[in-house]
Amino acid sequence: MVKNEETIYERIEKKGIRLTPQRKDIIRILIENNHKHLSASDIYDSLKEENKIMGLATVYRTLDLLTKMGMVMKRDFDSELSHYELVIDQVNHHHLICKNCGKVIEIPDILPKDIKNKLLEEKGFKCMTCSIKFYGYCKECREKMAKKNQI
Amino acid sequence: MVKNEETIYERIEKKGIRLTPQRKDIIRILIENNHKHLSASDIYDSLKEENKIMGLATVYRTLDLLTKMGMVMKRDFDSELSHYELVIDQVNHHHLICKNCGKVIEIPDILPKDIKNKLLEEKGFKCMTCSIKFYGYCKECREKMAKKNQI
DNA sequence: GTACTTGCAAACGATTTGCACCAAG
DNA sequence: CTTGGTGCAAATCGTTTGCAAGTAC
Repeated sequence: MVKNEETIYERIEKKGIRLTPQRKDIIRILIENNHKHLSASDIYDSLKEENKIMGLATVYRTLDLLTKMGMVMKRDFDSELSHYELVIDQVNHHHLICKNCGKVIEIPDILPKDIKNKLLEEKGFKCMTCSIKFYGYCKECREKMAKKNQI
Repeated sequence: MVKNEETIYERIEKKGIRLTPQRKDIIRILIENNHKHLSASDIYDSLKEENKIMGLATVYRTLDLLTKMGMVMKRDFDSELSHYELVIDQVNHHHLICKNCGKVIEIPDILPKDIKNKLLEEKGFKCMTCSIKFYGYCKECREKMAKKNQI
């Protein structure tokens, strides 16, 4: 965790970008919630609970900055707002999205390695990253539904 | 094409939903642009060019209706607005998205069949549909970039 | 005729932006 | 000091909604 923070700080400083307390706080919240998917206002609210009030615009600007630096990934699930997650030291992974309760579950990368090569050979497309979303029903919802005789 | 339209009309009528000229026009545009990904205002503009002015709200309401009926799929690529495509008579497919020019290329489904079964066994997650987005660089952009010595 | 649809304009809500002030380096 | 960052409020823009008028059935 501390390691992560230092890595991120170094990468920011290396680019000559200022390390303000707001940015540190946002990065800390992201690290504390690693493997969750926070929206800008989730982060804003978390900080407000710690009495660290800052402008929502600052949260957006910082997330934007980190995304452009490749340290944060913006995810669009089905909700109206975007969610963000750290990608530092993270292996690529995908998401199961429950169509009933909206829960998002992470799963490890399961894509055969040769697929990317095939894309390059057959389509001339050089794939850098890839995102898979599986839409369906999670265990809990399926059990609830089974009881109610739905689906 | 006509076959498609009839199928869609039948399915709409079967549900007791009214077949208005606006809805027919929107469905026609979707069919004519099968395998493209249109935004609500793309459809609105196409119809305006034919002098078929309708409210943009009607386009959104119709797309919403068709999506809920499972005949249209809403896709969120990286742009700010949503894109829609017909799914009637369509095999599942995925998308290559060029990070440089924004072009979206369709590719056939390439996911091994056993992956869904694994998800069910291991996570209890029943997958209904799945969407894969490959982000990278298309042939044309890579050639342009090679000339400019980028990447 | 009646319930569902439309068009319009207003409302909404997430995100962005302009600008005066402030602080990191 | 100087440049870039913040906070605030206003602007933006895709999408949704309320409502009166219209129309498919």
